[in-house]
Amino acid sequence: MTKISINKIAELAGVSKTTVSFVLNGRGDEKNISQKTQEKILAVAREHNYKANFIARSLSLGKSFTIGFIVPDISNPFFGKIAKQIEAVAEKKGYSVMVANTNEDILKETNIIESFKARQIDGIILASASKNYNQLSSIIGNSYPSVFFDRFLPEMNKTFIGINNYETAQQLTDILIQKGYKKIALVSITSYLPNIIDRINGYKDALKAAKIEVDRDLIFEIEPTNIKDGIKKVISKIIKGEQLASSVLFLNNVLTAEAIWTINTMYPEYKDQLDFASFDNLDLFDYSTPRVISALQPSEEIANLAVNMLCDQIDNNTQNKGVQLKTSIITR
Amino acid sequence: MTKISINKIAELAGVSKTTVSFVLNGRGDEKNISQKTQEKILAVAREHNYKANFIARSLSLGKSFTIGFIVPDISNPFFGKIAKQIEAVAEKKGYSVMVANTNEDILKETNIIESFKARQIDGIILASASKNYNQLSSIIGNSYPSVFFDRFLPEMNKTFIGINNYETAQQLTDILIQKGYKKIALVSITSYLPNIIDRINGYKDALKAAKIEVDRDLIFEIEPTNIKDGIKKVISKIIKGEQLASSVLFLNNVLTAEAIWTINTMYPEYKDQLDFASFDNLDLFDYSTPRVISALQPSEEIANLAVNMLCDQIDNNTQNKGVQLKTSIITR
DNA sequence: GCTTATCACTAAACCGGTTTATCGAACTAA
DNA sequence: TTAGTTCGATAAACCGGTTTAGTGATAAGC
Repeated sequence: MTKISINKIAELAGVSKTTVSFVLNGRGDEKNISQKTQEKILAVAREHNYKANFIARSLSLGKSFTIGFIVPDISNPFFGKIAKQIEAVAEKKGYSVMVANTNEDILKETNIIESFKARQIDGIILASASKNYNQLSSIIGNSYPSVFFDRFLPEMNKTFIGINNYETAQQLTDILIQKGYKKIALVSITSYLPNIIDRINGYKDALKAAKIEVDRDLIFEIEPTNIKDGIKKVISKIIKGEQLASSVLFLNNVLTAEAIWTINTMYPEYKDQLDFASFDNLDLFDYSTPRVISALQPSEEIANLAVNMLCDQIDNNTQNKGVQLKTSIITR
Repeated sequence: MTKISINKIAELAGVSKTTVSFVLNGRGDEKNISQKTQEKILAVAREHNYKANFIARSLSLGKSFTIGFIVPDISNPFFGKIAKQIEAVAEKKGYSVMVANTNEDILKETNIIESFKARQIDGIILASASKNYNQLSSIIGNSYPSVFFDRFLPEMNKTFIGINNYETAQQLTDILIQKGYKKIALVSITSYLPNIIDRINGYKDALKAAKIEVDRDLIFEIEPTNIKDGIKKVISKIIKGEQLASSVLFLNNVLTAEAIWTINTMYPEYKDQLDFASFDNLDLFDYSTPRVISALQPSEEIANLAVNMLCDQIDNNTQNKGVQLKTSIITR
């Protein structure tokens, strides 16, 4: 029952391991190995159900055929859908996918990246929790293939797949304005990241364009590490405030889901007085009250691009710069 | 910028690679390496930011410190939550997690398992799409560490983590009966798997216990590979049938979600006339109409157990048999 | 004074592949 | 006949770690 190696196959077929390696890698003809020998080797390999040891192959080739997928939370369907498609595309290219969750913890993210590099993982696709590119860059290094998505860092000169944050925020805000709302709150995670800033600017500019004054008291920022409590406070402020903001724009789906839950369990009487808009879609938005207008990110496209761009870097050292995809607004 | 290896460190520190290996693995004292030499090696390693090549280590040790997680669909939150927790527990034990989706395709599952074995992945945790244990067993083999969950196969003598299917089905059915329903439909995926059969039996026995005749026309089976169309047909039958079944028990969350969607988009007029019960919880059940009574599986516990039992097998060759966890019913 | 331990360290084999350089034999061309 | 090719195959180095068996020097035991 002991594992069968290329040496054993060579021995059993009465040839050298070099020959076996050539034949099993389909380079038999190219390397002028006779048909008879090739058949012999293939027969022996089949008979013993030989499967090459990928680890040994990786060590020799200096390539692990593995890509890392690092996200704050794989159980968030937004990341789950991307993970699924990434795995599908990667598999077609002969890659496997290693996943890890950062839980928005920068230290954990750092450890994961170092662990992935030590494991000789060929490249990573990540939605980083980091706020500081220099710090992150010192860990990733200049030559390690990496594709960023969802979160963009200032001064980052890495491949990035993003969405039209500014326009989407504008559109979502516009729709709320069209519905007649004058008091539109904004709930964001605390962040100095460009994509969040863009979203905030889109919101502000949409208000300005409609001659609605931007009210600083209606803009809320929540710590990403304690969203539950943050949302509770914000919702209570919005509801109990002197002037109820009866519509709210949330900058990601976690915030929105938590807000819906809070409203339904703590303030059900306000359920029908509110209208929500949100970045990222969730299935539950189809049924929840308050109903949500959401901006769906093209997760399949993100995944396809991410894998292709990463493989480009791995294979050709090509640095593909940024791509900006479009969201689609789902009104309900 | 060329990668730094143990040989380089040895050279730079003026010692042999053996000594370096001992020291960097914390076995310096045990191996009687002088403090001076140890410090020297550590200093050099630190200076060059040396990180051991995990691939080489794996080859040498015959262990990859990687576990495989194979599920039908990682974007299903049920699996997503388990994936998240598995990664968290595995990471603490020094393991990384490779994920793959089968899309309920047995052939794909077979390929994944073989690929994972070739990659020397130390063991797998899987919700198998297979219906035939002999077939699956011939691929996994007798000695490859593996933990099954969610799906159980007849005659399987592998470690399995399941739930109390029979009792849960009984409880869900009972609740519907208590609500006054006499016509309770059952929607299942086609399957001869014990866990599905147990659920069906639980349903039947609950009906019998309440002196309600089991109506074969109210039991529907849907192909797992084409759930969308299947659900459409079933819902139309349930609604248009001579005798409307105004409550339905679904045997997993995919079926339920699809049914809710179908009702809401195609037959919204029936929304309030129906009551659903479902295995597996989903966030959207909190808000959807028809409202759903659901049986939540303890995903963290499943994940914890799965990793621990798998590591048991990897480390000690221990075959832990089956475990049956309890669901918690969420009424709404 | 001789044997035996202990100390500090290392040479070399091994894990299982890939790849380069080379080799003898047969065949071809001049 | 001789030199050059082609054919079929291989020895050996290499990837970067771990581990076994052993080495020389010094200290301890009797």
